[in-house]
Amino acid sequence: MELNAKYNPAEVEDKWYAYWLKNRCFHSEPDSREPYTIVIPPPNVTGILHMGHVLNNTLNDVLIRKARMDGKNACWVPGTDHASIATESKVVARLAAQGIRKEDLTREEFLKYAWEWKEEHGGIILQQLRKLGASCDWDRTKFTMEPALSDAVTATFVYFYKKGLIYHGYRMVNWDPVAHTAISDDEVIHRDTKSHFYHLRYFISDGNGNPTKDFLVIATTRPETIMADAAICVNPADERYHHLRGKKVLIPLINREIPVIEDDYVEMDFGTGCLKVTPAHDAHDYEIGQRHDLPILEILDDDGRLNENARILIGQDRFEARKNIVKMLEEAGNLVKIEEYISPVGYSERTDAVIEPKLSKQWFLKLEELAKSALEAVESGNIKLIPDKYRNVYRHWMENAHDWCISRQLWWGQRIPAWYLPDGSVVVEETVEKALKAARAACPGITQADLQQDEDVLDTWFSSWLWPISVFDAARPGHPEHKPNRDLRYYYPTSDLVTGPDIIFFWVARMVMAGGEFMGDVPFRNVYFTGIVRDKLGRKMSKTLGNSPDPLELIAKYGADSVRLGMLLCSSAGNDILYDESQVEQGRNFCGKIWNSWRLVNGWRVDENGRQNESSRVAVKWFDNLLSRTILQVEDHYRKFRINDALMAIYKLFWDDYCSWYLELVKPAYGEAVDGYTYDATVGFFDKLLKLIHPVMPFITEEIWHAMAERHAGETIMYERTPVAGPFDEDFLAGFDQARQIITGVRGIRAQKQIAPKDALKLCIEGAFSREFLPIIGKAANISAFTDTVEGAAQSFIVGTVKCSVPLEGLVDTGQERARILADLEHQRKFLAGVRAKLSNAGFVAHAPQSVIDTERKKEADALSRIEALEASLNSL
RNA sequence: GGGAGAUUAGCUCAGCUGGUUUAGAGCACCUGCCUUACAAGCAGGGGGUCAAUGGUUCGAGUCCGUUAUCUCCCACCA
Repeated sequence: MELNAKYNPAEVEDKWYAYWLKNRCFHSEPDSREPYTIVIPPPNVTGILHMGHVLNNTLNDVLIRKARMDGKNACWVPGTDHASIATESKVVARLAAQGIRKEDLTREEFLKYAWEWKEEHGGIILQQLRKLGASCDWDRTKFTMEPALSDAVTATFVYFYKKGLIYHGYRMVNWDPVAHTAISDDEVIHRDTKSHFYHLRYFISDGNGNPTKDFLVIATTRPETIMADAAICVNPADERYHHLRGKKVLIPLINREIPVIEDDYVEMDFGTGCLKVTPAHDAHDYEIGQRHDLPILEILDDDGRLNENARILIGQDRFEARKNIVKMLEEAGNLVKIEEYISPVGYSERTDAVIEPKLSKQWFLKLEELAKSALEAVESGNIKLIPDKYRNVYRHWMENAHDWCISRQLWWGQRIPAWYLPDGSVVVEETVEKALKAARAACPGITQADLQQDEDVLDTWFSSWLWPISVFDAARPGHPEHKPNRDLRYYYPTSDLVTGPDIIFFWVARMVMAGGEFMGDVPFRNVYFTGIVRDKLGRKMSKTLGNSPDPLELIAKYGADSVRLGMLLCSSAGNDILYDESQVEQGRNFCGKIWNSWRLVNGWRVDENGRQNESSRVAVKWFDNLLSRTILQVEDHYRKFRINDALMAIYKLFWDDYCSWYLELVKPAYGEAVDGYTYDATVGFFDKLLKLIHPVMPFITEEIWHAMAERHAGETIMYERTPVAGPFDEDFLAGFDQARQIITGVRGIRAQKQIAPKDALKLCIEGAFSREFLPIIGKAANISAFTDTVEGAAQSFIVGTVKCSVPLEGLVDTGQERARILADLEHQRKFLAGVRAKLSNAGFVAHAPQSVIDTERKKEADALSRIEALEASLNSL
């Protein structure tokens, strides 16, 4: 773009993304280089980009671009997840809007609509990722429900079934009455919810189904389920109720007789000590029912409405029925009192419906064995979790992993490969043909028409847990005997996984299990957990609150580079991100700064034969040293996944050090030219800075990098190498810092006290400890009237005669200085004593790692030389 | 109910094996500047008894105990 004063991201971003695509810059094939691999946490196929995606994918992209510039064969595999519940409910809603009910469709018809929806909306999010600059290898785009990956899921099911880890059984499951499906324990979110504790009076039966005057009181939060009661249960030790042993009570309103039973489960001091047992609609009650052989009566249908078994309030929704039955109970004289009560209620993660415990036949995968090896992978350090604190969370879950309910009463997903025979037995095979063959072995003469496939599909996570394997070689999952193809051999295990901690169990842990089972190796080496993006007030971003900005609008307004930088600025690993637009503004400002610094350097007139002045020489030397030191720091930050620290180090290097100090020091005076040597150094620094910041800001760096020199077709900064650190002189840098402090101090004095420039200069000279920095001080302190004479002043200073009208004496308060030095000296001596005590401690020397001991030795040496120096300056005072 | 983590400037957070930074950064704030790259900027400045309390140590923001507050995870007391 033109060298206008304002940088316009819109002008360059689409251009460069198209350029990268055209030149297949993101594509990777196995070769002799070391691979660096990331598989994308696949977003829902029907999803649209939100701030969480921006954070996650920005981090992924920074890592992959960094690895690419480090010379690795970087491969980022993109794709989408079919998200069975989420997608199916969207399709159902869309059909409903057209007046079509799912129940009126056949499975095939419904799936046709679903696939249409997928073709229309699927992949929108992938297009949006391009706007963000994501450098995914789009040739490798995968979808969890594409044929090969679906086959992998089916094969996996068969594999675990035959291994005896999958079973089919009646269990109390979490029923989502809105989505009409069972969901796993992990998909239930418990929230404390305000409800009521209803105390109800149950009259004792006289034995013939008639109430006596005697009664007991139970407390319940769910009065609408009393019709399904199978017993009243008390603790056997509860003497208050011993007189009721063997008695029966009558369920209010319907007068059905139920026994009073005793079980240790009941807490005597909770509620009234009487528990109504409703085996069909409560998981605990179910267990009690099993122990006491109680009948199970279901009174709720799949929608959560009361059915004929309830005898009253038939057809009413459970919450409506609750209101109504309370009224009826009150009128009938069964309601004793109502208490306000807060209890944890389970909600569906997807539909937010209140979960209904429901007894049904589902498929389960035993996790105990798998969890053990997955735990080992993390405990042994084969997988590192960042931050480390998630190890505890992970361990806790792995040690308490319940069997995983993997069937879902949905149509959108991989259908369970189980076929029922007329006699009720089941065969599990990858295809109907194989199933038929297997069935015939048992009952010859059976035909395909006799086989009835299970209606359910598999949990989405049952496909995503294969993702790091199946994106490379879908034939492997379920078939450990299958020889892995070239991609899988080369790219697996992947390098890093970046994801949110909310899916550590859903996804991360299960990928580790699948990896161990089918690959005998971990699926990734490092897992970096991002925080959750919240708004400025700490609230979760949500559609209903309307506090979630549209990332695409942000990108349109500020540019992708700014959005990326803004996001990273506020994201330390594992901490929640408080997003605020001002951070993106900061990103935009930084873009402007980079752009303008390029305009400055680009606009200089160069005199190739010009003599380099002293301040430029020192400035170049300084920045060269500083650059090397910073590169090392940045590398260290990247190694520790401290991405925002790495970014901040580069940001400060670029803005504070390069722009505010370096460029000001070497900037030629108005109308003058810069000497060739300084110019080359300046442009060289700029080039390295661009490369350092490229992983975070891909677009502006590509634009400027192309403007800096003639580039070949297809050439890109993406494939340039990360700048490497050269040697640097720590003392020199420290000296410069001190000089810089002096300058800042002088500026402060001048700003506040308005002292004469020459006096300011004198202060500079007084403070300067090394003649090398005098020219720098003269220039940077902006004492323009004296700039020309600085070198002369420096000379004079060196020989001890300073050409200043004010005598130097009196500028330093010797008494104060002496006190300061003495205090410092005492401190140093104590410090030294401490260090020596540590070093002479036999236990410390024997057990401390060598690096720690070395550090202590260095401390000792430093303290010694420091003491020496202090003593010397004390003597000279 | 169990577990984990947090508490440092107005806000968000660093502070990695106890010391050397006189506790730092970014943003925000205040003052002065439209100075010939940049007002989306420049220069300067103020602001913290490191939650409270006890202990270990020559030395504690850092380690240990207690208290308070908060966050997250797990958990079906009806």
